[in-house]
Amino acid sequence: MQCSSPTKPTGRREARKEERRDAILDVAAQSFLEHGYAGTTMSGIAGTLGGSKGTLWSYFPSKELLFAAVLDRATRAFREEIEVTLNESEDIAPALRTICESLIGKMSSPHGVGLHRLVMGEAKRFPEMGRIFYESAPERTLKILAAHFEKAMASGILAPADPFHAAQYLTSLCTARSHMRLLTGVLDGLSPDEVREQAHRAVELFLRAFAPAD
Amino acid sequence: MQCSSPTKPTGRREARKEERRDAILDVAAQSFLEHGYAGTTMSGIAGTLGGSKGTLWSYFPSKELLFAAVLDRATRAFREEIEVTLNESEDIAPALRTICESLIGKMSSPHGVGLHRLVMGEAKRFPEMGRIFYESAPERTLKILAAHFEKAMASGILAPADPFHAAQYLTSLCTARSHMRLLTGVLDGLSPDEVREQAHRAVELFLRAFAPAD
DNA sequence: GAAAAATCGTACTGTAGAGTACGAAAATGC
DNA sequence: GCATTTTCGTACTCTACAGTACGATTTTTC
Repeated sequence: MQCSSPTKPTGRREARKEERRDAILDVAAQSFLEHGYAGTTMSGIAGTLGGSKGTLWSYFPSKELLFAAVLDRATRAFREEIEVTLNESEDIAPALRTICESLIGKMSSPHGVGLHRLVMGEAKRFPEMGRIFYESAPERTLKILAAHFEKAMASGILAPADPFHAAQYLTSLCTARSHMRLLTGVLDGLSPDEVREQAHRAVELFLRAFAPAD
Repeated sequence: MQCSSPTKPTGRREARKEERRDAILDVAAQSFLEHGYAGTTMSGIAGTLGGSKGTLWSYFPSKELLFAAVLDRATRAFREEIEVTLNESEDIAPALRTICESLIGKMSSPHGVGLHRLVMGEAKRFPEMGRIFYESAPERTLKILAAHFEKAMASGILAPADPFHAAQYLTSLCTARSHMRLLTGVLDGLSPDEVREQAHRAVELFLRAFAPAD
């Protein structure tokens, strides 16, 4: 009757298994984001871990399932942060700038670039994965923005329009300057100053394009 | 002395070789764009062609070289069309709409989507290729647009700004509504009406954002 | 029609990598 | 300490596919 945790009947082993699973996912994510699906080998992952192949397979019974797990965790990191409080004051510019900075920062990070390349490159082979990624990362951001835009449009701060489309235009303005070059490898990253400047400019153009008629 | 063509010493064989080379590139492009680099097999290409592997290797001595040739031809198709005459009349909207329609049409076509996925997915494995693609397709379009914008800004039709950046913003507005969903496989293509509508909207927003100050 | 070049068919080599098998060695629980 | 679970190390199977070899057949040239 001295069971310390009511949720987990056995204590130490379960914890170690979680740790181990996480360690595997860390190594796997690193490799998938760096080298793509085909360029990643299970043997390589096992080697980097220092463990044996049998152990790896006992956690993830196939490469595809490991890949799915990596993707799930990688997009979770994206979707768990965009919540920024847009209060309904008259001046939405600063709040939008903050959101855009965060967005540009994420998309231009090695992790963001690798994730985009991976998802797009494998969208044909793993159609489910493309949909899951879209819904859990970009669409979520767009919906949050759209909800705020809807209110801003109702109160006349922005010109009336489809708020979801407006969100698409804003995020697109954010990525306009660097996304293509980052994904093709022509650019290697952005400095914090560049991130700030591009966010500032995106918001400026957006507000001008969606300014309410006088 | 009855050599018909002065440029080609032997006539018939050379022509057939060109044809054959093109046929190989057709099949290979189809497969690379559809299944990606790793998903494409040389044996499969030879099989589809109906020819033998020896013949295939006599044209392209390795998979990588075949891939490079496919990429080169695929981007050529892109770069050989964007030249639209933007005359310097006061109203640039119709000309921009034409360009944007063409751009959106290309990027949303199966060919365009496949090419983007391919280049981005393999940018890490073939860094040269990413650069070549960027320079021969998107950058070329941007430069053409930028040249026109520079004049339009000088004559006061557009607000003064960095013309290259302006071109990036316009193309980004063009792709804002569909590019992400197309690349992730959530969307499967655009109807001509959608292409037209998105081009129209992109130009409208662009001109509002870059309208000269009164 | 004969020589030369290209193509075909097919069998082969070599390698890489996914997934399996299994006994030995730790770690964990009680 | 003893049983159980997990991990390790290593060797193995199987399959896919890039690239080679080569003699037989067709096509082109003159």
